[in-house]
Amino acid sequence: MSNENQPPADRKTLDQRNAMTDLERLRHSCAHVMANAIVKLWPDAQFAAGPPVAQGFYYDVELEHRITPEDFPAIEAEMKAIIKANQPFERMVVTRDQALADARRGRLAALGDRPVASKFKIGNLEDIPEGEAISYYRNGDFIDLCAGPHVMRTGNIGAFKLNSVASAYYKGDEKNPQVQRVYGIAFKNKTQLDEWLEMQEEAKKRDHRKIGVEMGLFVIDPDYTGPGMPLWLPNGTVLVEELEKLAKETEFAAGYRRVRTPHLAKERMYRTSGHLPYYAESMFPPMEMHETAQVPAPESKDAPPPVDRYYLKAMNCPHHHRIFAAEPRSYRDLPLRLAEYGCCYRYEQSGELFGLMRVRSLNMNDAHIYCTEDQFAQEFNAVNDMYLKYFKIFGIEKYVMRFSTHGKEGLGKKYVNEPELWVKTEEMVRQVLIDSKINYIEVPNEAAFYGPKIDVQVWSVIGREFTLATNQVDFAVPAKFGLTYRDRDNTDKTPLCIHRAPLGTHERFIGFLIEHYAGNFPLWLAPEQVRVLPVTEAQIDYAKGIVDELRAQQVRAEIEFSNDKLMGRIQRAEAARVHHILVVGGREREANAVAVRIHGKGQQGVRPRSEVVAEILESIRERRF
RNA sequence: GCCAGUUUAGCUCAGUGGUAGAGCAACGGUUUUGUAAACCGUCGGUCGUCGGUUCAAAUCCGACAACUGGCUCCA
Repeated sequence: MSNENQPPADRKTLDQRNAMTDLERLRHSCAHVMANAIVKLWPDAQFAAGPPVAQGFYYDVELEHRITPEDFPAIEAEMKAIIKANQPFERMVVTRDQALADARRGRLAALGDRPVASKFKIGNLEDIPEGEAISYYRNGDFIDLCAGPHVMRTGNIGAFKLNSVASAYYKGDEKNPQVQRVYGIAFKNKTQLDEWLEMQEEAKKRDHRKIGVEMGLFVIDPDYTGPGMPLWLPNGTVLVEELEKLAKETEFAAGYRRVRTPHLAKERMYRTSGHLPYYAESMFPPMEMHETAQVPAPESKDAPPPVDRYYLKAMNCPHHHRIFAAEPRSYRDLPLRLAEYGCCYRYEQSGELFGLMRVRSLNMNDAHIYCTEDQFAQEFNAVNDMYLKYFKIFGIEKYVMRFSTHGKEGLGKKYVNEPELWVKTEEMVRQVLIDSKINYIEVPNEAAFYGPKIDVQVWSVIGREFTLATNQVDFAVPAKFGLTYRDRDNTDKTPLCIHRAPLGTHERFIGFLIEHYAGNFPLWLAPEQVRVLPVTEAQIDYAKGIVDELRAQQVRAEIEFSNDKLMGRIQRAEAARVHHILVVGGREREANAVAVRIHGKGQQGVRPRSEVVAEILESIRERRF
């Protein structure tokens, strides 16, 4: 989820605040106006934090009354009155003691003194470091603890709209009380607001869940298959298989070997890897096999019966480690690159599930590269190049590589206790990122437990941020599995392991691609690449000939001749997002030609059949955008 | 998992206590079609599930489930 949507757990510095854009100031001011309106309607409202965010602003409020969208018109009416009054935003610097006294009188984020203290504001005050100025902002009778900055007057807020209400934890901590988070959007003028609303409507049309239904890509069948476990329909399976084909070709060229591993493994696997018991709650509960269990010497009559526990795999790495361990390895074997489109199962919390983007069964574009320290930089670099190659193919321009490093305080708890290895591998990764001039940000204390990682963040059209792919260094788990190779000096050494999944999972990647392309896939990905429409019955044979020719070259081509008029069939083909629509009537048949229409681009004119076929094949082969 | 909202035909949706509706899709027929929807007809629903209130429940109440918006989490 977007960092910008997080409550300010890490307080913004004053410098960061001063760097707020004009629009952020306006939205922050609008949040004050909204709080002002809410407290006017419900005087017992307690406010927590009200920052601007990427998609507007929010204010967290604790209130007996449950705010619903039905309340929005009343709140908006109050807000409009405040904006119309054009009150100045007045900054006042106060001492900590005075601020505390005012908060205890319920005066903060309020219109006057109240019988109950402004409790969240007392909490916020505690977060302000000694020596930093404490300021209020006042408009009319409304005074709020706030570092600002704001617009000059409430009248500067040109146009706004409340969008939704959700719940959130105070300061984002699950242990804190829940508050109601009221979201709104604001702009300088109504035109911009209208444009934004229109864009939201556009974004809704691109939603992968909607397009998934329209195009027959996948279904989720909670009652039979289970929530979060998509069934890929034939059209969606085309996408899956085209991606796998791309991955297999790319990985073959990069020297990977393919492996296949079962979906289940014994408990011992995940005890050894360290995933159990730490990640047990993210895994499906185990299957217990009594029949196969080895019978230990009975300690007592009451001893529980022996049992083998099998888990559905939540990750492929331990399996690949066992493949590494299956044969003695020499330094000459390294780097060893094992790749698999592995199917994993994770028991995500029910509230986390989201279309294809967050699921419980997932197919990962996984691979593990076992290498020496000397080989690391080159291997890591090659992986990054692979990412960039893919982004180019898919036209992914907006992305950020999130480089997560360890935090010292987590050593031995959240992270394996290898302080020197952490520093060393992090430096290696950092150097690769700098050398390859990749757009990256460094985030401390977010690493995996076994090493630093890079997550590729992308944004869906609706503005949601997703981790699309991941690339991790692992200097811990190979040792847990006792993986070694025989080095030049005839000693056994533990390899480093790079986990990488440039295409992420099919589920999330395809979910993303659907929204990225709005369902209008490039020819090589399109579930139906060509549809041939004979104008009358007299051209059916000619049309069939074209379809046969294309299908012989693995092109997904269909013929359609039904009772519908040509207009109707074109409409249907366009609605189905068929990439090439070839209309063939008497004239085309006569000239051995086709009338080309490309989805979304309209008519392309009548062209020789052989030319069009050659062009189609070339576009597919080159995976043109 | 938490807070809130939603759930009516395959899809999109109407239906505020009194006999379940429309468009599209599907199916049958008529039409032989020239670049984003020809015409007629037919089929299709235990109104998410279970329970309650009522003479009577899609409609009111409760529980559960799923989905959605957020939060928390995300190897």
